[in-house]
Amino acid sequence: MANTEKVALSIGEVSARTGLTTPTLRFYEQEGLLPPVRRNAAGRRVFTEGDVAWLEVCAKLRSSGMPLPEIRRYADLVREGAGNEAERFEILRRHEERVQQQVTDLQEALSVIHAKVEIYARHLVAGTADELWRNGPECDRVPDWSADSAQLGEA
Amino acid sequence: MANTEKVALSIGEVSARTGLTTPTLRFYEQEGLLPPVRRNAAGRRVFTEGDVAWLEVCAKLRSSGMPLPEIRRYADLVREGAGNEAERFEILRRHEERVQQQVTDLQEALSVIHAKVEIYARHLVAGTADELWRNGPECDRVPDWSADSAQLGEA
DNA sequence: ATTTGACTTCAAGTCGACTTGAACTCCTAG
DNA sequence: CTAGGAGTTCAAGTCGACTTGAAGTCAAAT
Repeated sequence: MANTEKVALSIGEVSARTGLTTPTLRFYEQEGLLPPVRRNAAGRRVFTEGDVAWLEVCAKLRSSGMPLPEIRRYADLVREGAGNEAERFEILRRHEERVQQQVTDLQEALSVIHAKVEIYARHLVAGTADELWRNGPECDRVPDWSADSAQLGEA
Repeated sequence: MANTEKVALSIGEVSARTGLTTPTLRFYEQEGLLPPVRRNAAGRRVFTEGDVAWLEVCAKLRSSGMPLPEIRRYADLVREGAGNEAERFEILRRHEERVQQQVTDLQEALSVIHAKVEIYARHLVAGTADELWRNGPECDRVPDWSADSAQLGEA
């Protein structure tokens, strides 16, 4: 109803606004993330503000790792209209959980990495004359085998 | 020197302990993340505790998205020994930054997703009789074209 | 003595999400 | 009137990181 739906956008403009490339936009349409997009007389795609808004949602879902088939399913449900909210909720909730887990895992990795960064940073300001550094940081040594002759039980 | 380096582990045991599959372990060796692993008389790989520790570092770097070539470079530097700490630092610091950015992005996506989850949750407890729900959540509507005839400037 | 299970190598296949290429159509500007 | 730029389709290619398959070796258990 609002004038906003009357604004006609070319694929290039949508690309500029969403950050998705034009091939990606066509690909998303083909994959059913978007319903078949309107065409003008010349057969070119005509997008609306509503499309852009929806594409931004899709982009967020994708960038947080939701697989295309799952986004397609969600899009289908939304398009179907009222009555399937439980499944939509389920999809989003599951994804939220996964992303939360992902954040947690990354933060754990981050703390390991940060610890190493700190160690190197301290070493570098201390300079090469650092006495506690003879063989590099305790934390981090690619094993090499010069002084080891253990065998695996000959099995 | 410690006894810990004398413990001999089979590829299966290392797999169990690191969570990396045996093909992945061979692949990592081949890719130079690990120096060529010792073999016993039968030609089988013999890993040490030190290998496991290093593999755990690699696994953290990988799971946080560091590409194999970069991990290989880092491994090479560590193996090379003292004198290249500045580059090691650089690699880790850059990666830390990327991961930090990734976390930030995920958290932003998370807030969008969580908002939607909340909307659906509220709708579902309110039940179908919800009056403000005629056409689904404002936030989230796959545009369909039934009532729109805007054209792209015939270009 | 043979079967089992864990290991070996090497090559080839898989996966998802795009990206790229080739060939074509339009419209506008010079 | 032709050159450019943006669009179109369809098919094929790319990427990284593994995974899988085929074929073989070896040592212990039945």
